[in-house]
Amino acid sequence: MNRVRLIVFNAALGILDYRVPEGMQVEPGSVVIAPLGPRQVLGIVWEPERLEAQDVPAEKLRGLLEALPVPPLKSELRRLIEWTADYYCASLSSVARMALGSMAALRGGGTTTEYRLTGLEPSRLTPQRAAAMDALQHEQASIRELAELASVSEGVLRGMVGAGLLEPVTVDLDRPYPAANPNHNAPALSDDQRRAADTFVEAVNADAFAPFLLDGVTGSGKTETYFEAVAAAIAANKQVLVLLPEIALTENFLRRFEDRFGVAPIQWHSSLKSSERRRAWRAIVKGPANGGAQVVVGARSALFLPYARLGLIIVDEAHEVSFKQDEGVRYNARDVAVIRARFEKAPVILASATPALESMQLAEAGIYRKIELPARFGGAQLPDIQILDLRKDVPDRGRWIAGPLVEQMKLRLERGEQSLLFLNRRGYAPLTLCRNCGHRFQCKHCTAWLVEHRFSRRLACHHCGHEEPVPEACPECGANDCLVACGPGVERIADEVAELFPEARVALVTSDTMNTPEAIAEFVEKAEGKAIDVIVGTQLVTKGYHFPDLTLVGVIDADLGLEGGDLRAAERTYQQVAQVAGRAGRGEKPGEVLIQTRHPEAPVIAALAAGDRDAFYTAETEARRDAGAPPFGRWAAIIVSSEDLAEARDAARAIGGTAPDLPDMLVLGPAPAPLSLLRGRHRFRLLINARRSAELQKIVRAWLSPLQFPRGVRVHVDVDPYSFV
DNA sequence: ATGAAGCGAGGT
DNA sequence: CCTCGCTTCATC
Repeated sequence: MNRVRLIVFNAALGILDYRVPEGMQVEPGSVVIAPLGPRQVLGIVWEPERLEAQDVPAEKLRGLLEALPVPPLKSELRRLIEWTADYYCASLSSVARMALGSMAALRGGGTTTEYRLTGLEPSRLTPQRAAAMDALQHEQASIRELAELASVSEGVLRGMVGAGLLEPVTVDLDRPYPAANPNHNAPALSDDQRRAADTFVEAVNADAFAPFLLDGVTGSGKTETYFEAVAAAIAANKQVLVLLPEIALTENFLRRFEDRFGVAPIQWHSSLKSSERRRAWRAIVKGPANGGAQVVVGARSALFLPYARLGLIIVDEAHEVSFKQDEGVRYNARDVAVIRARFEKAPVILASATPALESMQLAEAGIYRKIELPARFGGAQLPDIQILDLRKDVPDRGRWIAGPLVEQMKLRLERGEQSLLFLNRRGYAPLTLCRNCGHRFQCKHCTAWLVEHRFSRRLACHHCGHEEPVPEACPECGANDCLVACGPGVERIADEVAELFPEARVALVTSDTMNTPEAIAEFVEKAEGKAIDVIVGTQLVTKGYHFPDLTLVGVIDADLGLEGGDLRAAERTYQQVAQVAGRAGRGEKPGEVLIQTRHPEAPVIAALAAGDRDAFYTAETEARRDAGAPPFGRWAAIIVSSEDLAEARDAARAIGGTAPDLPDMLVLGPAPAPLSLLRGRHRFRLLINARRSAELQKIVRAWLSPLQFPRGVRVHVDVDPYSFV
């Protein structure tokens, strides 16, 4: 039979059959190019018995155009793709797409030209040339990168090539990465760490699925511990995937990795340059036994890559909500990582200081093996946590830092120690209005206020990215100088600190100011060198760094997270505050944490104040059980959107009208989504709360598949949603 | 998804 | 009799 079944990369079509032309070799997993109407599409050959397809007679099949020169996707990955599509109600092609890099990566081959110094002495030495000769001693890179390194223009370097000072070198685009050495710099571990590390190493060598929850407070040395498992995998020629929640965090991780293994790991994230992406992908496919990738550090998208031989997965900061993808295929990388480990017959380590309740529950049930790292490595003391009741200690009008916190900050400044103020809100003020007419600045495309950013002097929507300059006059009533900022953002807190302590050196740490690795590195260097007195930041500061002289953490508004109506709001607040509190007193000096709140009696806040983690988990477990929330019940959301309000509403009503009536499932809505307008699309939402016994995905698929919608209507299913907007 | 084909309205 | 804009249709 020369007939094959393909997953074609076209969401609307999905599965099509083709004929394999004479002389072409394909097998399940092969990546091919197929004709589709007048165009060419990418496709992956699949086992025909595993996919439903229309029965097209053999003589009507068109021939495949090309089999691409890459190894076929392994059956372990094919099963993962099927599982993910099935579980998250997504199309196979949209999931399969995540396994492939770029078209360039699939084709491979080719070279580029880099340049290096020849060692010749220049006959004419200009200042620019001298600078370049100096800066580029042992460098070899493209003209553009060398120009960057030497801080000279590309023209200078081209002149040097002409004068024979720089010579071109032909470089293989897919050249291998330098090898990591598992024994490069093995650290001394504490007894607890040693025990945990031995368990992980044993699991790596066992070639069997083994899920672990590595539970240890900030500073307990989780990274050093799982690095031993990484070392074991490298030594055994197996690949390791380390998932990190945000690219902003990788800088610190890369440094620690290089200290331990002598080379940087391979990175995979959305802002890779196309040449880097292509080189990384080809190394991953090749596998360590053939000089390919050993360790890949990446954001969630690294999870679906076609590793040649995956032997260990680590999910660091596994509680982070950013592991949940909220557009396209709405999957949770933390959960899919465990499934991938199961298919690959490999261990997976979920590491966190504040594990998600779902993970805790699985550990309690004995499904995950829990490894605890109790003590703070290096002997630093846990910080003392105090509650600051904002109803009693009311800050002055237009101020947000209460008196006792100001006092403590003053004390740190006198002692030459550092303070950190945490507020998870970017910008200057969350709402701007006109004092004269009351006009509020709202996003044109979303149901959201525009957030003033004084840094860039713009009003920005944090949902769609829309920006406009701050106007001179009110667009509604035309009055001048009438705009008032309502509420605080980090920029405003930084201003307040500058007013309170004019002599203090303040650093503002948000994704707006720390948007390049260089900016982060500069900040870390300054903070470590005591060139900063007060750090003001969003959740970006809650992890990753440790500054020995940081002895005070102030949480500006602990209630912020509790107001959203998100079912995990309490957990998230707990995690964020616990994480930021962990920043205090990591060196020799003990730390102190002040939490500003208007609800000191809320269970989360009380648990934080008491430093009683178990009390929090117990209270939260009961609350979730009562609500039928995960892990005791399941949620799913159906989001209907269209540029046309009536069309979206009608479609949502049609879905609501055919909702199945089942004893173990409750359907709420449709109702306008909290963000009822997002990026110019009107949105309606249905929520499903089901018992664990219900076959949720199967029911939803059977419910939605017979329904037809107008062209402009999009219907998304979000299984196990995190965001309810 | 996305190009091709079909079709009525309006213009030359 | 042609062009424009819109809907419908097929893609293995």
